[in-house]
Amino acid sequence: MKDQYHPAEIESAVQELWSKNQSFVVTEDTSKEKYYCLAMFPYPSGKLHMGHVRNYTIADVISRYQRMLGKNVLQPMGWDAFGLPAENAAIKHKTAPAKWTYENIEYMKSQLKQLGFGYDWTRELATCKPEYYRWEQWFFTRLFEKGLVYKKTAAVNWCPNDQTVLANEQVIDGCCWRCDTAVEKKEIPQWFIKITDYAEELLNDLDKLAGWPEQVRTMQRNWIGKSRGVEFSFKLTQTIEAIDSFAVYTTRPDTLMGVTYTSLASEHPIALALAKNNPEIAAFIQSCKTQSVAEADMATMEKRGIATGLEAIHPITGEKTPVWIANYVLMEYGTGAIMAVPAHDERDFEFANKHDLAIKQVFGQIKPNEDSKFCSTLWQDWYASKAADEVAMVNSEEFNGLSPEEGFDAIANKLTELGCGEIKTNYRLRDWGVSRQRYWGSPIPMLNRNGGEIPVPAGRLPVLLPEDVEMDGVQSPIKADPEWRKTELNGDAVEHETDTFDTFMESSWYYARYTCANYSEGMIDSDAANYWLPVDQYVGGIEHAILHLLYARFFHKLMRDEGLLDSDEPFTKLLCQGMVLKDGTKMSKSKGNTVDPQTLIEQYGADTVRLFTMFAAPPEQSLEWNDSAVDGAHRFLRKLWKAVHTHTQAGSTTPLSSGELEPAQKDLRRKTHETIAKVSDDFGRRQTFNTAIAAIMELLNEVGKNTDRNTPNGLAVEREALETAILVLSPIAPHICHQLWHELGHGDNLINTPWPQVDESALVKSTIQMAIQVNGKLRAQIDVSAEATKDAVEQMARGHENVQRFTEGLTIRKVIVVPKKLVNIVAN
RNA sequence: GCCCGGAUGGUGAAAUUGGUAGACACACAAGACUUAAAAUCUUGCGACUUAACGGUCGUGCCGGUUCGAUUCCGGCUCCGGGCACCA
Repeated sequence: MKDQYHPAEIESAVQELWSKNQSFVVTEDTSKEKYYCLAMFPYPSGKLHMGHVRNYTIADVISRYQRMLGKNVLQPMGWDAFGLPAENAAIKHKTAPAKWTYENIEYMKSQLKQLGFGYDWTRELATCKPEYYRWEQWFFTRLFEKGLVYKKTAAVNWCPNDQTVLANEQVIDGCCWRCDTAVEKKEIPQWFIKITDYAEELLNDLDKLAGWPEQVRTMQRNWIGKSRGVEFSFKLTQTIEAIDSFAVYTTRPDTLMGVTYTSLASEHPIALALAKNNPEIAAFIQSCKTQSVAEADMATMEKRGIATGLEAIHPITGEKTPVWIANYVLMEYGTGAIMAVPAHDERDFEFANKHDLAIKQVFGQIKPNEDSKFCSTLWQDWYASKAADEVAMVNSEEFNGLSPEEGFDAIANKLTELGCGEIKTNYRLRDWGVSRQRYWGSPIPMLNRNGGEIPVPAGRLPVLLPEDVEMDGVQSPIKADPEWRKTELNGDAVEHETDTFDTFMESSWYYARYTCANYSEGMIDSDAANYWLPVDQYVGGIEHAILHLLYARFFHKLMRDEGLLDSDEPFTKLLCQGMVLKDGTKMSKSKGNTVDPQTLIEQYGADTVRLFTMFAAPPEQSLEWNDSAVDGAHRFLRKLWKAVHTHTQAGSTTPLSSGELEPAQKDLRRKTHETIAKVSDDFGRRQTFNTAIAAIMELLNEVGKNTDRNTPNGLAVEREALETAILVLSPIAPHICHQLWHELGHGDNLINTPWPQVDESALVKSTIQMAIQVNGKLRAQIDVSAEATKDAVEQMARGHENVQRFTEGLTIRKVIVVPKKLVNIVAN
């Protein structure tokens, strides 16, 4: 054995061995329990960043641990290869997106191999390859045939100067990132998939996902946003283009008596009709268009409105209330019109004050006192409390005195009786718009014949995206080329759709394709999919908590309903790793603050990089990058190497005879088995790899203190400690552990060695240290026998000199004894 | 603006079910070894106070529950993620 640790030699040799033996290639072996561990696949942006290293190390540690538990572990890897950055890079480097992407994949794949991740590379896929996206196209045509796909107009960011659609990311402060022109909203026809048909199931099945973080389930629940409310209509005092009423949706019908005006979205049909003969309204609607379509921008912009001059009749009081058009009313949610209750809604209150509209309080405290006169801040408190014994309806005629809940039902019933409304369940979730006006994506497999939409017949799929193109920086090459779209169907001239799919389409089913990546007969080989799915452990960034994970859950249900697979949910357990931050913000290429792991790998080796990344913080926490601490991780591996070297120099070992151990030998053995228990729990249940590493460090520190290598048992106990350290560290630092395991005479098969078992008898302690508190403050520590009774412990504590000192002159009121932990003496 | 998180020494963090705050490391300081440096080893390392033993304070801020709160509850501040066309 070499006396120095040389990571570079070890790592390349071990990686070569794994590759030669195809150590991580797996098949559907029904004799073993399966375990499918998946990390979110990377976008091939150029090179790996620390977020990737963190993500893939976590998944690799879990995979290797599960394999040592005896499972048939699938860990695949591939490329989320379509997307906007490829187009920008292609323009910048005067190349084609395909070429740039394939080169990045090649380089990043070599980096993943250098890091020693145990992937089954025979299942590698790239979403930009026709053999992948053809099945997505086929699936879309199936959804079309089932009525789950439709076309409608929807708003996009439009640069009037470049005459092109911009992504939200390409809109900077309301202006085009290329030419700084003010961006406008433009309505264009786009394809949608009816995710709202699955809203209820997507919501209910969140309850089944016990292996998901509660925060992610909460975010998805709120995103789906199921609400119970009332949809009802207001009659206009006059008709406009044959429209004599409009509907609104509210979750708070109990405030209906406080309505003093209504607001329409700027795209509402009444608004559009009025604009034809009213230049001021037309100008206002036009001004609403010069803003981004992003919701965050909508919510933070200045709230503006214009009176229409129309009046709507309150359905219960018959009062005439003014109708406004407001820029903050969303056409996509509810009916595109709202009732306004300025006394009990903050936004309405602000709007009413600005435009001098009436404010009518309809809730009050049940026992108002001097200080609780109606004012602009107190109404919020009263109303928010919503408790039946605190607030009640006022100024509401027949409804006076009702609680909010009673008011909801009473007014909903009244509207139903009047025939102008009904209770309705609404979702915040909107249908999934999958059309993108960009080039580098899967073409949408639809044909247009004189305005009629026809899916591309299955036998003609895939609709190929040409890869050898030149980017002009503005227009998609397949849109710019008048010939590309031309084709025929049954002798008729038809045109291909030139929009491409949202890249979330590809990432919504890749996990299923990995189970049968080379299957050419269809989208999914059901036998393989049903063996491997659902994914047992999914690992990825918290930034995907809503969109990607919701779309993937939706696709899974769509594939189930197509008969492709059996399960209801794709991911049993989910681990959301925190961001890798640098200078307090997300590390990303666009911010230019990435740390390249390559130099660290070259300087220290993959094992050090993996170890450090896992040691720096628990996986779910965000991690502020600071590479000065990498040294410490490397130092630990050198210490481990040296400890094994020292051990092997001390001569050959004989099996342990555990009956006759010295106290120090017993202590080291206890530490060994405590470490197995701790690391097993940290890897399996807690998924806190940082504390597992700390425990292994503690074990090695104990070995470092050992000088007892002259007796057979002394050497045997040390060997057991070192072998344990190597085994339990191996998922994190697999190369050095492979080599050290080999040096200890175990051959080259560490990855298939069973996980070590805890010997309960080694854990037994004869004495336990307990803390003694007086009034909750630590005053002494005592060693007590493990068998000591509560009373005996209390007597020892009371008799301790420090307790006597701190209770002098006081009366002991109470003594709390927490077995094996502490005694608290309460005195005053 | 809305939804979801986070905040503990000089730094990364630990404390798993309300029970000894700071495990394990990094950095730093002192010492040993060395011609010297690196490496390695030993010791110290929350603040204030004390000659020392010790004492007091201390987990973003304000308040509450409890014998006991980093942990639970109410109210804030600041930071991060997401907001449907970045992935």
